[in-house]
Amino acid sequence: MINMIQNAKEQAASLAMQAYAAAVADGTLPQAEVKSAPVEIPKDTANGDFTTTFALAASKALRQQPRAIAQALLDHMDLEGSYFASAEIAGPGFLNFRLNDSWYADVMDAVEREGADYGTCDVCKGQKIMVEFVSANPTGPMHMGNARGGVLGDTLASVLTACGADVTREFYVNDAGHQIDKFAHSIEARYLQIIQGEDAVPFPEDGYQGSDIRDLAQAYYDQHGEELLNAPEAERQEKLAQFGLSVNLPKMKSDLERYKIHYDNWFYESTLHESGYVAETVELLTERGWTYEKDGALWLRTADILREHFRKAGKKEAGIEKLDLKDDVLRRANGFYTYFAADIAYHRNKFAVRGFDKVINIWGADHHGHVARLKGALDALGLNGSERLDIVLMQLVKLLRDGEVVRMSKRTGKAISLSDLLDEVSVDAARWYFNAKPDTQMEFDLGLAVREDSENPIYYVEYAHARICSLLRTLGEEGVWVPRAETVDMPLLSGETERALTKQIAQFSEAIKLAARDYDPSHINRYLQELAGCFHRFYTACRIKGEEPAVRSARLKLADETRIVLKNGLKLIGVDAPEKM
RNA sequence: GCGCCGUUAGCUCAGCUGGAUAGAGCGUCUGGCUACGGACCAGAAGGCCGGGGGUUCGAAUCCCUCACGGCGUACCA
Repeated sequence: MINMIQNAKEQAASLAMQAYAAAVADGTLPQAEVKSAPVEIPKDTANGDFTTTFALAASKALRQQPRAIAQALLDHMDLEGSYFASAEIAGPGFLNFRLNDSWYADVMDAVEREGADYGTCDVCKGQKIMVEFVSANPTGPMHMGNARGGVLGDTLASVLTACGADVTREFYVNDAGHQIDKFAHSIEARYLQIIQGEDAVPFPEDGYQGSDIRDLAQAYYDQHGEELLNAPEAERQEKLAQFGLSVNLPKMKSDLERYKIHYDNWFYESTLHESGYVAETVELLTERGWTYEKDGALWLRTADILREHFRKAGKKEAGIEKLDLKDDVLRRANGFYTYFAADIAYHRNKFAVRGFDKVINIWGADHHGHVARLKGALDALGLNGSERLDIVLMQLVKLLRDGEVVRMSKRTGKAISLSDLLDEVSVDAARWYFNAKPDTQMEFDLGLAVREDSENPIYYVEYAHARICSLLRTLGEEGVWVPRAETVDMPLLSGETERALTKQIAQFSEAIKLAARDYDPSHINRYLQELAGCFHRFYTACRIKGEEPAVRSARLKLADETRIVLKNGLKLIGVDAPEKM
């Protein structure tokens, strides 16, 4: 929970504000509306460890030159007892602060005290959040989009947990509706073809062509023979579909477990239909006046809902007209509910029944047309979907091998599935690579991911961890152990690389918060790469073994704390922290 | 047509919601251990931040517009 970056920023801001108040008191600066002093970390440490742009930002309100304001602040500032050794004016009017040893000592203390919990915070404390991700169609194998979504959802859930949220990971199983019928018809055709011959039974035009469907039919035939040949069509299809799901779902679970993804809950769409919850939800929309009947179907007035939404958001009327908004069918003329109706019911369940404060869905970008409609429908139900439902759209993955686009698996001749991927690259490499910013189209190079050299950033990070573990082993054999933080003499760690490393260690919590704020867990990858870089530079510049005891202890402590943070960070993204490589 | 996402170094990408000379990694070139793991480190070259306008002390970042790429616009899911 200790965040030394935040502590220093708050202190710098408060020093600046106090100095401003003092300058106003003695008439050096005029009184004006100044809410707070913005504090940033300069890119170049030559400009200090922290800086405030107070003078630049307040220049207009105070009607004075930024540098003059900065000078007045400096004249009225007392650094005694603070984390800062010095403050100075630079550039157009920045006020730059430099940290002293007490801050570095407090960082070291925080890591020691918090250990495996170091980096966590409570910005999401008290929030009950669901992350729903992958939710792949159970009619076939999972694909590359699922591979990316799996990592994003799982890591985002970890990140939110680290921010104090009560997080549930959920997989929505689409075991009802049209695609299940298609699934049933497809297996049925293959099953009958086994018995009656390929030519005797036509395969449905829109059926699933994959060999996995043939395998399912064959497996059923092997176990149960021809028993369904003369069964009523409906019963035959029902049994074959259930059989298919009973094979596919455990396979999905085991593939995901292999990928180090574990769900708290698997939610079946069929339960929403069976319990009448879909019908009830549609009825509720009707009661609220959001539906009408046309051509035998029941429609949701999506266009009106969204028009209202955009008006509230301040969009211009002409702009709304151009959107060409359309209504959606909830119940078809044949009496069946659409996927959309079930989805509304499902999300109503998340909020109204299970009481989540926030729901995050990870979706492929090809579903983006669905986002506004679903949120709008929840708004129409009075559930405030606009604000409580967040949808992370991830762009699609282009698979490469050594720079060449690959579409098919060499082994199966089919689109490469998640399990094909994991046969080819390590789980850690896949997790590392797919943990990328969701909204950019990404390229995943199979050749690169398996290379064990410097082109592969995962090794850079893991190597840092292994190096430290090796160091601890070597020194342990000599009877040298990691000291307590309070015994470390901080001035011994005042070299450039030691301080850079300590500052990077202090940044961990900030990286987690950014990842949570942006719904972009790739902040953790970049953080770890930078941390590993800081460590490698420190390690090259500073010897540990063989140095005099006080120096050796201080440096060993710093190395060990780096190890802890690397381990915590890698755990967050589901990658191993190896002790040897 | 309309809408969503994107465009930053040769390649893959950052850029902390407007700050100082736009940064990493890889690739290229040049250097560095008789010592704790050289899967490392140091240095160099490489950029009208897609184009053009605007907002202000200050723009890769915010607004408008155009171009290019991806995706969507179902009584599919």
